[in-house]
Amino acid sequence: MIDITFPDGSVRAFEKGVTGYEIAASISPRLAEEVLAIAVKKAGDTSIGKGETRDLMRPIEEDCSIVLLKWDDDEAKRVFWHSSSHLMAEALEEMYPGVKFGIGPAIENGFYYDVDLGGRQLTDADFPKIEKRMLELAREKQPYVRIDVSKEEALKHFEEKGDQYKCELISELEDGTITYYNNGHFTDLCRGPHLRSTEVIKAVKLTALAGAYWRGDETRGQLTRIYGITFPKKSMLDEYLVVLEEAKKRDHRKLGKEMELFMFSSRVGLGLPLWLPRGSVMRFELEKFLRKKQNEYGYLPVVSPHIGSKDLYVTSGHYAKYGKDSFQPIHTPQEGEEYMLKPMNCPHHCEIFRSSPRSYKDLPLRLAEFGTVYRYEQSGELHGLTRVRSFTQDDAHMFVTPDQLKGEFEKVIDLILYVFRIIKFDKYTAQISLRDPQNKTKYIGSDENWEKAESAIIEAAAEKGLNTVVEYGEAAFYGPKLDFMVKDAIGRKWQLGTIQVDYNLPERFQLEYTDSDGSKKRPVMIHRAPFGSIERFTAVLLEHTGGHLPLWLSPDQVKVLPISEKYSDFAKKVCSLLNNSDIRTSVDDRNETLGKRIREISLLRVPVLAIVGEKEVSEGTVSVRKEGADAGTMKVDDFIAWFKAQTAAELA
RNA sequence: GCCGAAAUAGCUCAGUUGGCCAGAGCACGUGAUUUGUAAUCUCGGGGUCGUGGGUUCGAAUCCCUCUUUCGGCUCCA
Repeated sequence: MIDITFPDGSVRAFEKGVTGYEIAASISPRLAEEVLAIAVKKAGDTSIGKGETRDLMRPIEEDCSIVLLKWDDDEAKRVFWHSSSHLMAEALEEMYPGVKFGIGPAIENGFYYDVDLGGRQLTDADFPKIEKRMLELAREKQPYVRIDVSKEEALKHFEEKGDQYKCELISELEDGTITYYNNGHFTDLCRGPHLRSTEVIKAVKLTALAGAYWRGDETRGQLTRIYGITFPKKSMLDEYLVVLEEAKKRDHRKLGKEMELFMFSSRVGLGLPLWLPRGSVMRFELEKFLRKKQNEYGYLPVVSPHIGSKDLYVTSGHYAKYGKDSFQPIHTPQEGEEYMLKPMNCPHHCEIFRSSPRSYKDLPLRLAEFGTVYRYEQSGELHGLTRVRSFTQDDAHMFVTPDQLKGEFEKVIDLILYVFRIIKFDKYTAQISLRDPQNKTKYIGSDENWEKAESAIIEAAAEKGLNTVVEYGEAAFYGPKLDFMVKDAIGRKWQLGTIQVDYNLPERFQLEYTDSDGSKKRPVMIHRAPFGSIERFTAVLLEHTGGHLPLWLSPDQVKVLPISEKYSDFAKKVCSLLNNSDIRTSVDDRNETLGKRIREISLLRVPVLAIVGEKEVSEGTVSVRKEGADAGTMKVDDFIAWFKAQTAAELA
């Protein structure tokens, strides 16, 4: 017998070799039906988390604590979707004989499988028949069976099958750790875990078709990636599709058009956004907001040109790293003279640092600039305002003594958290982006400096109590970063705020300050941008708010609506009073019904409407409507005070 | 850049298997109406169907080129 500890702390004895499924069945038949996988943690294991996720049918041989995982557990969803990818593979192998398989993992929403169809072309018109076949196979209640195999045997099997992708994967595995999973006629190299049987898969939707490089390597061939999602209930699929539709309505590209914030023109050029008047107002408010806070933190404003001599970027090392993939140098009538569009602001700020002798008393020196930069992103990478070729960084560079590094870094964390709090970005991930230890050649600078920089970031993040994840290989080429990642409407992750520690540029630009003992020292640099870029920040902000921006950011804050032309003069008077109080206000006295004007203005996401008719004119009041709800009737002065209080509360 | 899909009026979209002057709603202009909290009515203008080529008696519709957009991959200083 073995002791099984349940999540509530209770302990029950079971036969050695009992399965998760049997344990669930011993509790209730309904539970047995709903449970999808089991998390097992050996007795004495004190690690955090639920433990190792395993197949429900895999015998348990020793004392342990368990969690029965149901659909609501993320681990169970992963198992469900991973098993679904095997189900899809089974259908594909049957329908397209000779198909070869790459990898087929679960992802955040569903799964995919990378397949080599050997020259055959699949289109989304083929999806319904694949979905149909998957459901038929699911209804056969095929068990997922785990089998241990030797490396030799596995290699032989897939060589005979002619699947070079699986052979490559197997060759990298250690003998004795290799397992197959079978479902129906399909056998896959897989470490699992999987569902008990295909029968729980009740709804299937293939969602997309894409090319994907084998093992993510651009130099290798491309496989066809088929994306799908499955559910244990048909109604859940329907709900998912509705949620997805709703999310698409919050797409910033759509909102940007509807709210008249920004546009693109193929005649202006790819990835070059044009900010419309309303968008520009919003953008300037964002800048104003950050400038004010940065003043409090002791930042000094600077401005640098949009082009810089090629030598500048050769010195910084950016030219060697990105020169070929950038907008190419601009030539002048002067032979040999070359300029580049500014792809980043740091080299300019380094030159400003160098402009005069610096003392340790001058540090930290914080140079801030809303600097517009130009990067030649690959055409397929461009995406609305989140990935563009011309964007404005809310950039600043701090030049600090080594002793000041951690403290200054922490201040930047404070600033970024302040920005995120005001904007109400509460679901961010703080990501520590480090060097790829396997491939150090991608980076410049000494190991010693890298280690110093990396530990400074890790320590500062820990001291600020940030909940962080570490990603290797995500560092910039000159230094590690702390990145603040936020998701868009459909769950894509974008880097917004970033803080980077850099020992390299000070070296390359030979930056120096005089220390208290009179010796020359090299400062350390911090690069940072709380928004990341104004463009991307705006995009994510729009998707988070569905366009319902806070009052202080709304391009039009108040629209005054006279009920009929008779009250236009009063409306104009109210409007000018509001404008005199710095409330962005205009009048809509078009010859349209009140209802129609309210509708149109609401669609533009104007947050506050002030409606005036006979009663208001005689009493000197306005009838206020905020975000579609009645906010009462107030004297004009009271309304101004009310409005100011609202915006002050948003910024507190 | 690569894989796949798409492109019809300013916007959102119809347009069956290729067949008379290519349609709707909104927007825009006009006239009426003077409106009390999310769409008042009238009339009107507007598209050589992304581009260039091809097949055909005939192309928005079929084929190819290019451009742009969308979903991924790769990349992201």
